[in-house]
Amino acid sequence: MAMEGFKSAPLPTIRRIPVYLRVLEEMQEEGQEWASATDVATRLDLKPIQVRKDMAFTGLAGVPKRGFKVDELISAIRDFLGWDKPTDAFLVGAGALGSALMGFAGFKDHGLNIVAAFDTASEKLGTTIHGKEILDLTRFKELAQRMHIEMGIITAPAVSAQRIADLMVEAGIKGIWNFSPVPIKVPDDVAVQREDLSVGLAVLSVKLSSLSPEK
Amino acid sequence: MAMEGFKSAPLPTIRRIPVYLRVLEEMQEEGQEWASATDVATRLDLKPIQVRKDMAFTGLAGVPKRGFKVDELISAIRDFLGWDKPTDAFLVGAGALGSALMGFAGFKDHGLNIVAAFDTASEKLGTTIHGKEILDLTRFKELAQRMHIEMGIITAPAVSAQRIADLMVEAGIKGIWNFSPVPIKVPDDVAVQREDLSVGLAVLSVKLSSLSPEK
DNA sequence: TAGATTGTTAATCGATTAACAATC
DNA sequence: TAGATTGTTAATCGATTAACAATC
Repeated sequence: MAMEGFKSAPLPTIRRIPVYLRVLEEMQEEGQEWASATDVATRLDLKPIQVRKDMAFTGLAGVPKRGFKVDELISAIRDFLGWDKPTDAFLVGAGALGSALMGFAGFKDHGLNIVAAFDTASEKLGTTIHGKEILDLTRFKELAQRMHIEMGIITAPAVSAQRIADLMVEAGIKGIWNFSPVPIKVPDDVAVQREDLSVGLAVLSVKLSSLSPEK
Repeated sequence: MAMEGFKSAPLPTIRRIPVYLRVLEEMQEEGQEWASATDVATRLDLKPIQVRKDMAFTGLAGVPKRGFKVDELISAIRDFLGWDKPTDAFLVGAGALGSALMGFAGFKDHGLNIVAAFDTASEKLGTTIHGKEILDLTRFKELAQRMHIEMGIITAPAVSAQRIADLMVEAGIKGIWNFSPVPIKVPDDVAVQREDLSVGLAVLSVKLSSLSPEK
């Protein structure tokens, strides 16, 4: 039935939506029943029209003069993001960053379940981080296929990132969260999200130098 | 002398430039003397015109038919980003993520020098991470002012993020790299860069669910 | 009811892409 | 020289913002 009119949300919208979710959860804790786009916008220093347009992508209809029921909007956003159903992930690279990610309690609320970590350093193998075992990378493919793992997280050094990405693709993984600083190449049917710290640092550096005109 | 024509680079350009830098350093290691926008674009699957436009913001003039001297372009980019001169930073929140950041060797090449970490947990105080001392948060302001620290890094839990940001502003810090999941409010003359993992995860989640139409 | 907020259509703004003359 | 690449001006595209009728 006429799907051709459907337009997926623009990237900037998708990036703002988890921020709205956080604000709404805050309002929920405060015991608020209703939230308007204006309320959310005020808390985030955004324009109401932008929040309103963004929220339309969740598919939830608001009520004129009142806004949205907080509970319903939270559910609609979680559904929109796919955070309502759990996704199992394998992490590769059990270094400091990998360990930190494995310890994030917040991922559970985002449907992300890091099942195990993989590494090549023999002294790490068999030990656990936050209750999850560190396994030999050679077992990755077999286990990922058997457990139907959908998501892979790369927290390994730059030099091995592409090799690990290839392994993940081979193992049938459909989404890669890449914390290594190099862009990886994957087939079109695999989604990649780069999380390159140097990008954020670059933005901050430029902002900083434009604030304090050079001496 | 007519500065009014100067236009600062758009945010998407700033975000791509550190990626170009990495590619150029790769080419430098390979011993290449010249790099054209086309060369860089090819390695990153981007359009040459976009790379060319972006590079114009570094202020370096290219040579028709040959491109840019790799060494000069690297210098121009590092200068553009302010990565050629070191910036001292204080980090607050010596947990797993804070420790991971303190261990990143790569920050040195980006002009970032994390001088010390601060926390409130008494058992951590006095210990060191990667050779840097963990100090009591009560000493933050005094030390930041005395050492003229420009940048602050927040790797503390959401609940304390705003309080820490306020402290940083009070201590004269001009740029805040915020790894906590809450947006913080600061005066206009302070730059903030948010590094919220849930944003990246949201983008990946949506990509993933649009790739694999729901069962 | 009156007024605030929704959903939608139109206008604006800014970034990307195209076109092309200049040039080593 | 011929041809590839630069720098720049113009066209296109997409996101943001404005305007406004519908509505509880």
